[in-house]
Amino acid sequence: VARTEVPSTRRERPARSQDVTEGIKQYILDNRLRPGDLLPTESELCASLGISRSSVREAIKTLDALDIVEVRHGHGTYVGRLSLSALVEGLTFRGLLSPDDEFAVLAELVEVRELFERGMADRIIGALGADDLATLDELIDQMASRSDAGLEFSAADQRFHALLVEALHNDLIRQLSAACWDVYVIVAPHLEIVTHEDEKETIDAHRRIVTAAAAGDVDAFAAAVGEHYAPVRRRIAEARQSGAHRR
Amino acid sequence: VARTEVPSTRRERPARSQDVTEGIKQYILDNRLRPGDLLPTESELCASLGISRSSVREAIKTLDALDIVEVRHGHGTYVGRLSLSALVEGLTFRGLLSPDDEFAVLAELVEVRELFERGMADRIIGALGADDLATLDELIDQMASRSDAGLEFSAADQRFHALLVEALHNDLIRQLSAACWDVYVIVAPHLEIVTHEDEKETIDAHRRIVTAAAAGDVDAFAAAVGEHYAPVRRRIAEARQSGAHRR
DNA sequence: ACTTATTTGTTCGTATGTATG
DNA sequence: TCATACATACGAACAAATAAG
Repeated sequence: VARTEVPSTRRERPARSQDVTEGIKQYILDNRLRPGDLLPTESELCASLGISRSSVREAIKTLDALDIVEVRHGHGTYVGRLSLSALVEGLTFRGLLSPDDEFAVLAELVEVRELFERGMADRIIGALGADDLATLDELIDQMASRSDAGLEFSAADQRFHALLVEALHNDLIRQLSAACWDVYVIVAPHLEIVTHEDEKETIDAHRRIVTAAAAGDVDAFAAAVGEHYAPVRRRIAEARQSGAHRR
Repeated sequence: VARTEVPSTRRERPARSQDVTEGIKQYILDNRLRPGDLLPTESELCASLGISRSSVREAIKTLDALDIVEVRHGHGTYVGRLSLSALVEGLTFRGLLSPDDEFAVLAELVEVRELFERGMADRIIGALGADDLATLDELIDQMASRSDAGLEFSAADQRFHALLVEALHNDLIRQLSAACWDVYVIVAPHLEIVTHEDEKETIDAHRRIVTAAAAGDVDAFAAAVGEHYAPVRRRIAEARQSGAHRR
């Protein structure tokens, strides 16, 4: 006996899970929606796509993980900011899980950040204005004073490097660099890596970076960036040697 | 009247959606699972986390999007490969959506790939062995013969650059570079960007790259890489100028 | 302060599709 | 062919958050 043959509207397929996420993405594209714009309600999407609410919700969960949509409870679903939050989550988990050598992940993160600044030395120098240099100097002063007071200065440090990378006007590099920083900050503590001991060396390197930038000396800039990351690389290498961490 | 105060087992919280994904991630970490390892069934996770099936499924969908888990229908849920597939999906969508200037996204992708090779010239040259150089030469020959036959050679091109980046032994850079390539291949056709016209120029640049690498000439290598990406940058700039695309 | 409507969050029950043996 | 285990999908109901009157 032919069982439950749908009479008229012959649907090709019951709309697989992937098709649903694709459908929602297509809706956003077709309607030229922008980050922050409101999407139809879940019920409307059910009707529109011809599937159950559970399936719609699962698809939304997928898109939410990619920051393609953003859900606000009791409010609605919006187009997401399209950030690299998924990259941060993925890399963070990889860092926490990493089988053989957790420190390799950290070393790679640092290497990428260094590359963004060292490999783009000429472009960064060319793009930095007098006001930028002044801001960078201020940030270094903040670091120095906080260091003297025995405080951390990671916030100013982060701002410093963000400013360098922002000068490139490459949003992808900016976000990738920020993501590497974010992941490092989350993973490093788990491996008992401490970096605020070579504070003086770090701050001096920052000063040399700004000096080289002000002088327009590309090679000196690149060298200073390399020296800046040296202590971090050293700590990671030391920790990798000594081994024992396993929380 | 106090309504529905749970009597005895005072649960701190009813386990929010985010806590569920966190719980599953924690399970993987606690049990030292590796990519490919089998996770408990959905039912078991329900019982273990004290929540319903739907919630577990939504959490799994989130983790699946990040490639932290991988679901095989009728088979089970496994620890994922922790690839950067989420980055590819996110960037691709960003490229397709990009509000003002879709070409800016492409230009940024290319800039990152170029940076990986140009900014790491010394490291790449130092790491390339004689066998690597031979393989690179073979790939160029493939490109040339396919070009003469009027065929595309993107596959050999991709292998060529993958080989360069692999020499760095930095898995993060390798995957980021591959991700940029993947996104470009998906997004570029939508914007009617064609790059297989300056084929001769491209292939010549590849030869100069290998020659410089064989000679150990860092500057020449970096210059050749720059020249290699020049036609791509030019096409994107042209398309950006002329504007009209909007499919 | 209270109510109501809207929308997402969560749960349960049931049926279906898929792979293994 | 049958049975089992698992993921997939659906629908209805209720809970919780938010906004507006």
